[in-house]
Amino acid sequence: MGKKQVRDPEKTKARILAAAKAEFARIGLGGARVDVIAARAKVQKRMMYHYFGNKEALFSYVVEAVYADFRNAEAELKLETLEPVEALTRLVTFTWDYYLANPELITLVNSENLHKARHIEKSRRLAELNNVFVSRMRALLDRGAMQGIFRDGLDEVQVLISLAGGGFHYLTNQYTGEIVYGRKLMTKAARDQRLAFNIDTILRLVCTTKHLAHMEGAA
Amino acid sequence: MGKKQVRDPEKTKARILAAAKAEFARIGLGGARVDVIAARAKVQKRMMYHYFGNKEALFSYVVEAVYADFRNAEAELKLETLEPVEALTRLVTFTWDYYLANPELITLVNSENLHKARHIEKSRRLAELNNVFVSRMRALLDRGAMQGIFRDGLDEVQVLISLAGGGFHYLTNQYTGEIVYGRKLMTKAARDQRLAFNIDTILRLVCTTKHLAHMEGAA
DNA sequence: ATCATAAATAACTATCTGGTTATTTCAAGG
DNA sequence: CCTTGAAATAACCAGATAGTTATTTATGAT
Repeated sequence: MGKKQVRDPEKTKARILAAAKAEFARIGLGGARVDVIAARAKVQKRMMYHYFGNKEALFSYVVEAVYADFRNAEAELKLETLEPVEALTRLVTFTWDYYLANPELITLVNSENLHKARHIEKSRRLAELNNVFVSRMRALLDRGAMQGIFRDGLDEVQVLISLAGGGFHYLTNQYTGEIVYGRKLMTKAARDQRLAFNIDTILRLVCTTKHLAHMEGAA
Repeated sequence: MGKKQVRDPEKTKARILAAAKAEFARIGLGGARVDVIAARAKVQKRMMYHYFGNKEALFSYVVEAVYADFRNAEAELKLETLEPVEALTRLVTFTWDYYLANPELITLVNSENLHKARHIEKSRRLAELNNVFVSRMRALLDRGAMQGIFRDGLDEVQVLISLAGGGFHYLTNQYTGEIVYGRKLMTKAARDQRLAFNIDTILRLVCTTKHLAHMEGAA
């Protein structure tokens, strides 16, 4: 009376990964249970060990995949084709929208940091993706500076951290944030307001005062 | 041959709390083990149940205490007595230094957010501390605006989130950050650089362009 | 001194948990 | 067909884990 055994290794692996991503994101590496992941994937627990080795290796796989997806999506933006201010606005907006659409990214990255990034530290694939990503921001800042729109001497890493942080921090701390600030933070209005604020913050940060005054005059 | 039993309930409670704070911060609520906390506190596990009830209640207690300590330290700053720009600089610096000196605050807040803040949501004590804290920023922004130094219409909550996030995000994501950005983030030089950048970011955010130009001219 | 009470200790348990062993079933190539 | 290796299933296990029960001991008030 049992279900007929149908073999589909790709689908089985994908189901395990999807379930693992959801569970690890929901409750962290330490809180997640292998049995729950297997049940959620509707797969025998043994298959997880068959395909991924153990719980931590599965976690590594999930984190790397989620991270790589993020950087790959970002690379599609083609910021080189836009004017500097427009490109930066677009990147802040993309980053924010991506976090909203992929909340697992945030809790998984947090979990990985709690574990001192030991699951991704050896990944060649991520090293390459990240290198490209930092270089793109360097190029964008140089281009803006050349046009006299952006300030000289900006550190691309600092800008990237602040750009990500403006969205990331708001979302990761949304629950304590609602208590601390006594305000709903995830309504449509609140989300839109935060994005606008983040864009404004980053532009004020990178643009020359001269260009800022010019933009204010035009508005 | 056993140690003579000496009674000191306050010290016992304090030892349990210190051990719990360290363990919960190190590995999260889900990853922490009651046995490890007891061993670390050099206390019978039974005493934890005696004084705190259960693991989650202990976690609640730890999070609330850590949070309250932070807000109380902040309240000592007496920002009202400083000029607006100086007050803001001081707050950014204080926040950064506090995070550096109390790294458990960061991982505990992250853990609490993973659990949707359910351990602190009913705390009257925190509600009051936070209310005061938000009001103080409102007053500071108003004072700066009155003097024509700060922009009008700034949302104090957005400013506070960005102010905290500039430091918090950098530190919480330091491990993945070092991989992503291919750079050491926690050397003395890197930490100083980040603080300076955060101060600059916040001032550019809140000051009028006129005042910014004036500051640049003076520098 | 002694008594009541809270503090501390020690040993225990039911359940959970990551991982394994043993076995069966499918499906593709010869 | 039929062989063979991978895919899937099922049952199991040793150690871990949160929480308890039962008992002893120090201390402060009487």
